[in-house]
Amino acid sequence: MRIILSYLKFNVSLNQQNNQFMFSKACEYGLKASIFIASNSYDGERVSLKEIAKEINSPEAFTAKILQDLVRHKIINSVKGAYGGFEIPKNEISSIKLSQIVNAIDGDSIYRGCGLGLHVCDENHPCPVHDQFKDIRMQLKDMLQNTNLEQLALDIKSGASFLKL
Amino acid sequence: MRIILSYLKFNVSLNQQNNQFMFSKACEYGLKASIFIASNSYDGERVSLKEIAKEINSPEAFTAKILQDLVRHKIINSVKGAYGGFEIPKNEISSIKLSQIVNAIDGDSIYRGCGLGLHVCDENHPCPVHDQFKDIRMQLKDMLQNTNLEQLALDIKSGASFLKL
DNA sequence: TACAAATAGGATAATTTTATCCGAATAAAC
DNA sequence: GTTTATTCGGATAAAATTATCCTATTTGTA
Ligand code: FES
Ligand code: FES
Repeated sequence: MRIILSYLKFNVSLNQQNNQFMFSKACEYGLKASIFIASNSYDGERVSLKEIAKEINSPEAFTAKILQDLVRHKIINSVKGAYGGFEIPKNEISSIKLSQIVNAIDGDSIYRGCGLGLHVCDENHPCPVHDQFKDIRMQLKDMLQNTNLEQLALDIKSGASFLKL
Repeated sequence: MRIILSYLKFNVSLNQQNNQFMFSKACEYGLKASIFIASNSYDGERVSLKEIAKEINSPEAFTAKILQDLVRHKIINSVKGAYGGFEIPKNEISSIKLSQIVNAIDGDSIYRGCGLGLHVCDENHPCPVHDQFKDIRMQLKDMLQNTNLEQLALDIKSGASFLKL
């Protein structure tokens, strides 16, 4: 029996396998929600928490927290009460950058943090992978700072990209 | 009093601010430990858990788990008992890539995962940031697959790079 | 053989992230 | 004004990650 059981023990990893690519789940939901809100605000439509959670396939209550966070950071607007919901002023859609959303939810460690977790990333006291990481981090930073919600919202509207599955 | 307290409530974020750049803490420790082991194995020196944890400034018992994981993945060797410790066969140091370590600890989501957490990253069913992420992920992948422990270990030995602080 | 110095590994605790629940506040419609 | 639909926010729970403790096992040395 001991022998049989040992065969079943194939998952020898410490954790159950980091499933996160770059951002926290909260941040992923925040990004997707923002894109969905933008795509609707583009048509002058306000969307409710329920619609958002359904569209981006996220847990409703958790998504609510994240949206509140974005509202507090003045990235999106909320309207309480019947017929309320979330929206982004049409003329602001194209000026909201992904970096603002990431920053609000995950903070700025993605822009400034050391790839190996040293307390600070410093040219004069680099970690072993500093040079290799610097470029990638910079590219990521540029991308986030130069991608705005309008471009992404249009792709969703046209069916060129998707928010779930 | 209400008013004074409200001023103290400056941290309006959901979480206490994601401090992770790319990898889990476990993975960061694993990478740093591997580099340190390599730099010593280069001189034919075996290092103990205690020395490693001290050098990379990590919690000893947790580091032990991670090292066990790397041993099981045959990335490093361990020797039990007095004068035991961890080592990497000299001739293997230059062939061990960062990607092997990351893969053993964090899995392959960093290479294959969708930036917005869609179930799969798929050209035919892309998320809104698919095109933007693809390049960065590829660059990261190339870097991890092309960087070996020897290069990094030598920088540590020469004092050109650092493992803590 | 006994002892000392290590790693291995199971159990458990602490912390953080993710998720849920519920009542309060708000605003539109009737 | 009452009802209804909705966000807000506090409290709490669940799950995952990070961390600690303790015992067993292994191996070199006296
Ligand atoms: S010091 Fe580690 S990335 Fe710069
Ligand atoms: S589908 Fe999201 S990165 Fe490819």
